[in-house]
Amino acid sequence: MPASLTESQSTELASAFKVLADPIRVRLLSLIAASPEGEVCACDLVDTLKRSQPTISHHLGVLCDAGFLSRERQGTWIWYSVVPERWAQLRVAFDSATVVV
Amino acid sequence: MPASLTESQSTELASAFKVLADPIRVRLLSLIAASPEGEVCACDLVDTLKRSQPTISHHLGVLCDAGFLSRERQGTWIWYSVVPERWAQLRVAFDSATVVV
DNA sequence: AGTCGATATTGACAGCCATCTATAAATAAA
DNA sequence: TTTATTTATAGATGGCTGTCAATATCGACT
Repeated sequence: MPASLTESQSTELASAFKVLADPIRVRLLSLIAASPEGEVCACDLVDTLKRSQPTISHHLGVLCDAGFLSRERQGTWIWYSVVPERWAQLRVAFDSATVVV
Repeated sequence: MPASLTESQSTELASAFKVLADPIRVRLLSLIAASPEGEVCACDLVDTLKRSQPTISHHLGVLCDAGFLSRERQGTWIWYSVVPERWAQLRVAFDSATVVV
């Protein structure tokens, strides 16, 4: 029986969920996580997700700001990869909020 | 290395996150999950969360519609409790979307 | 410098949502 | 039936956000 979350803890957790509360962003994450090299070039994502380039760039920015993705520039291209530590952190928070014994 | 989510899978998962993307709803869930009896009367939640009664009722309705909570009427009062199966289901989807091996 | 391709930013707009007040519905008791 | 209490619904409003077109920025190459 865990203790209930405080107000600030709830706000923080809800903010993380907010980032994931968009189909495009979920798809972006799963595409990057499932890629063989573990990282994906932004240009490929635009074609796959059928959204304009600014929209994809916006969503990638949201995911980066929230710490779920990291970007690395290689010449003209930018490669995105997931940040496992961030996921582990969210998972812990997720469990502490919801697990019922 | 999991396969990437389909469009409909992403939409479904994002919808679940959307439900959890509000501080009040997260707090409601953790309060109910952390209660000794495993269920909580709606009237108590209004006082704790400092929102109007209709607002709390709205959030409880959203959580019930999404399958995260169930409600049981006992006379005048309504008791809410969490639905563990729904959490297990979300956890599986969560992992399949994000786990990086 | 000039050009080209990739990505980010800006500005605008439409739709969604959390919140409130006011009111209704449901239940119990007198 | 009337009254009181608990919960749900309706309607309105302000703020947030996903999306796009247009433009800017950045890096590579000639």
